[in-house]
Parts: sequence; structure tokens; C-alpha cells
Amino acid sequence: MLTDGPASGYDLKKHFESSFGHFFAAGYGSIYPALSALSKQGFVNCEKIPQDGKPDRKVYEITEEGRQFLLKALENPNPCHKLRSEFLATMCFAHLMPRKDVETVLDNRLEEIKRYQEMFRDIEGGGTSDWPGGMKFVLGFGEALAAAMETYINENRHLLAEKVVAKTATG
Amino acid sequence: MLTDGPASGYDLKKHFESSFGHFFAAGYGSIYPALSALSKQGFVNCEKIPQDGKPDRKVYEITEEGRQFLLKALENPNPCHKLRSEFLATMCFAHLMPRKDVETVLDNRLEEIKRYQEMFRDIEGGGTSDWPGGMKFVLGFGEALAAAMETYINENRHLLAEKVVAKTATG
DNA sequence: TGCAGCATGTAATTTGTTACATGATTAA
DNA sequence: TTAATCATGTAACAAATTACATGCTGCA
Repeated sequence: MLTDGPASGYDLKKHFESSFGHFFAAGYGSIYPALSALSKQGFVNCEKIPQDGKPDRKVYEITEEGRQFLLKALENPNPCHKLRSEFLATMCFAHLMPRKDVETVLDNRLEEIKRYQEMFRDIEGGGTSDWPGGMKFVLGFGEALAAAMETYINENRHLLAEKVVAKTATG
Repeated sequence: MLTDGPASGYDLKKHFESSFGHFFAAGYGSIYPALSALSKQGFVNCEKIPQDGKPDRKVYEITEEGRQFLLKALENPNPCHKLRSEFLATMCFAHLMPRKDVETVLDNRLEEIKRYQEMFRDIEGGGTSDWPGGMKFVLGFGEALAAAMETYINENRHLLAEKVVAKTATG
């Protein structure tokens, strides 16, 4: 992210909550240790800006070595892409759940999808014309997935409306 | 998975490589420790079946307590659903990469999607009529996402064909 | 002759999450 | 007066990956 300009850990967190959030999560517990590790390795420089009341603002800037390191990392021809979904795991067992609970889970998922869609709209509202094509591609990818999920859930939730079968020892 | 019938760790791994694989990954290093933990807690029982040459086959069966525990776990109204994609992270920086490399990454991703689609077809070829609706829903979900990704990549890869801009200190 | 499949696990390492700790400013 | 935003971090814990360790059978 620092290739786009210097930033503090706090700033980076905001990127993880908006544009990057849909495909990569990171909290302060990952970000701050990462920045100090990168600093030790010489991949970023840190400028401390004193502030009153708050801790010093630490603004990090990528170095030439950091840029070279990134370029090397980007050479991986097969970067991973993994979904981890407790939502789908839950749906596998819909037949063991009260139907009301299944509906709630689906409705909550649809709401989260809607929140993502609003986020995408907000980002685009802020103007994307000066962004690199890659960013537009990634944003569009997120939107396409969100739309596909929404459509799929709405059109197939009837599959989950089976009778509840008690599968106990007495079967 | 054991709600569907007894199985060994080795069997479970196969499920993680096929039907469950597209939304939840697990290797032996997770499965075997998990089974022995569940066994200690009384959520599964283990039957050892001696074999020649190979280690004993250990077949695990869910207990009534295990079933109750699962039911409790399924009560979460907001199960998570997270993507972690180094593929998308890479594409964010496409403008820093040689165009050939970008093309390779996209082609490799399309190939992996194709492999998933073949997997889905194989699973459905084996007959799905006796499956619970939840399983059909989850399989269909995976197919819908795969199709959406394929379409999106094919229709938008042109966004990644920008000129390579050298952004160094002299930039 | 070698590889894939069957079958189990442990140990070390790496990675990620959560809770804790501090504290001023500003808008509702 | 309450919550959100700004702003940093550490420590403990939980989870996941990878490498290691073993060894037979059957197919090409």
C-alpha cells in the first residue's frame, strides 16, 4: 500500500476496512508488528511526527529496497485465492437446523453483502479515474462476486427449506 | 462431516479436497489433532480396525453429545465468510509488473477455476438426488462463484493492460 | 523403477486474533 | 454524557501450515 504514498499504521488500517477489506483482512495486531519488521529490514523508513495528546504519528515510506522486494514478491505466477466460509459450512447442515434459524443466517448474509455493495459505491463515488487499472479490476471483482452471491442466495434459498429430520440414536 | 456417517481422518481429508474444499481447507495437520481432541471431549467415538502393512484404520463416529454440540454451534446467526486473496492483492499492483507476468497470473487463475468446475461436474455426475438440500445449495454456490469469476476475468482483463510505469526515486 | 494411493501421526514454525493498555478531541 | 475518531503498541492465545517420520500395495 505504501507504493501509493507514505502512510501511518492507522491509515493502512482504514484501507483494510475499505478498498482492501473485501479480499484481505488485517487488524492493528498484524499491521504494527509488520511495519516495525519491515523497518528493521530496511524496506520502509519511518518519520515521527509529534502531536499533542496523541502518540507520535509515525509515517512510513517505502524504500527502493522495499520496492525491489515487492517486485520480487509479485513474480509468483500462482498467488493463492482462498475462501473460508463458516456460512457455507453452516448451510451444509441446514437440514439439522430449525428453519427459522436458516432464514436468519441467510438474511444476515444478504445484509452483509449489501453493506459491501454500499462500500463499493462509496469508493466509486469518490472518483476512480486516477486509479491504476489494477485497482479498478479488483474493485469490480468484488462487486461481481457480491452480485453473484446475492442473486444465488435469492434464487436458491428454497433448497434449504427441507423438513427438519431428527437424526438421533432412535433414527 | 461425521453426521453423514462414520469416517477416518483419511476419508475426511478427501472430503476437504472435493465437496468441502472450495470453501474450507484442512490438512492432516489439522484433521488428526482435531479428531483426537473431539475424542477426548466425548464428541466422537473411535473404532480401530487392524490392517496389514498399513497403520490401524481409525473410524470415528459422532456421539449424541457431539451432535448436540454441533447443533449449538449451528445457532450462530452470523457465521463468517471471508476471502483471502493474494491473487487480488497481486492484481492491485499490476501496473508495477511486466504485462506478460500479469497475463500468466490471470491464465493460471482461470485454469484453477476450470479445475474447480470440473470437480463440481464430477461430484454432480456421482448423483446428488439423495443429498440434503444444504449440500446442493453449497455446491451450487461454489459453481455460481466460479462462473462469476471466470466471466469477470475474461471481460475485464483489459483493465490490467496499462503501460508499465517505472516509479523509482527519479520518477 | 518410480509414483500414486492408502494410512497414521508429531513437532516446529508461522500466522492471525483478541484482549489489554493509554488518552485527548470532537460531534451528537 | 456518550460514542466515535485519532493514534500507538504489546502479550497471550489460538489456529494453521509445513516438514518430518514410517511403510505396504498395486499399477504403468
